[in-house]
Amino acid sequence: MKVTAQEEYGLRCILQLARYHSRDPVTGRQIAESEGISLDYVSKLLMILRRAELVRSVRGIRGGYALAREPRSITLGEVMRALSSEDGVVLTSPDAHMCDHFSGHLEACMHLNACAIRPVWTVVARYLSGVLDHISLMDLLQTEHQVLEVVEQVSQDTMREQAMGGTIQIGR
Amino acid sequence: MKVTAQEEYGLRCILQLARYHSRDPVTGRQIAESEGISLDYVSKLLMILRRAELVRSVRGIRGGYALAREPRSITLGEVMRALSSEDGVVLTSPDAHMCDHFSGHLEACMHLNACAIRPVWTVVARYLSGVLDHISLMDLLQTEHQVLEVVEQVSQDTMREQAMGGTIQIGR
DNA sequence: AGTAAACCTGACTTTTATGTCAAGTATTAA
DNA sequence: TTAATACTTGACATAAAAGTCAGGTTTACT
Repeated sequence: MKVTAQEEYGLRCILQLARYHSRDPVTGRQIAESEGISLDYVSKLLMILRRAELVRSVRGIRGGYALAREPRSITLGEVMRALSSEDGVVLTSPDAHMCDHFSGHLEACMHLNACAIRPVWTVVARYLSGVLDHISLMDLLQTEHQVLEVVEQVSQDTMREQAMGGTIQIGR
Repeated sequence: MKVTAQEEYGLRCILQLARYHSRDPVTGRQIAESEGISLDYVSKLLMILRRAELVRSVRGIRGGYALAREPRSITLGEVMRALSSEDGVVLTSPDAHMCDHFSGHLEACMHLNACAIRPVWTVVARYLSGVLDHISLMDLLQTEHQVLEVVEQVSQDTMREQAMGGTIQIGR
């Protein structure tokens, strides 16, 4: 249960775009150099994000990549979901249960075991979605300390919201 | 960012042992049949758990596998960590940062980007550890509904604890 | 038009995770 | 002691993820 390479590097790439938003498009080469990964890999990752309509690209000389929307309106949750190959067991919506993914050779998780595990991931996934969907790319453009404060705030708001079982307007 | 097959199936195997704890050791064959996976795979998974000293094995004709400790004293966190191949970026302690794992071809995460992401996983990992370390195998031997209640309770206690920055005795 | 910069794309290679196989060792019971 | 059961182990085969390559298309500038 860990963050995949695609998620990590893809997130870094789109963060570069967020950083230089409202200027000229950023070239793949620039991103590759500042992140220390190959241009080809950057292309692949940004293609995934482009198909998810989070990034737009401009071809030709003077071209490059840019965010499709404002950094404030793109959430970390959206980005992570776009970069996750399949519907993850943890990352996605609480409706997607792991029983759908890992059923062994049996028909379904009829035995109690699998169903005992399910609620654990249900709660964890709900928390994760709650947190990641309330952190925008803009939030991540600050110092490490400031980001930490935002995330902790969001984390607590998320828990409070879920404890009450309702939808609360998160203010910060 | 999802639960791996090894984590999922390994957890199921050890849960079978928890279910039949204080009886005769459970054979690999029994587990394989009830979980719908091959005996060889069960052997491999239980070997991992045995080396982590969570499971003990008895060889010979009346042999099988059993928990090394009481179901109450083995936490989900321990099990997941044992089944995670490496030190995961999310699952492990908050000290392990993803910068150690994904640094591209650069020396370290000198650029602001990576360090902007770090606190997100720090908070998530802290939450996850808090939750998983307070759920025992015994907790998972109940009905789905009961497990859900336990997990939600633990989740909220964990958040409260972390919001206060201290260590609270979790009571239930 | 020509050229250079830059994105596009699918196929390919490499690495890692998954799962299987086979040969072995230990234990019990007849 | 022999046979049957069951765990042990490392090597192997397969599948998925990660990352690279090569050839293509688009655009701006001269």
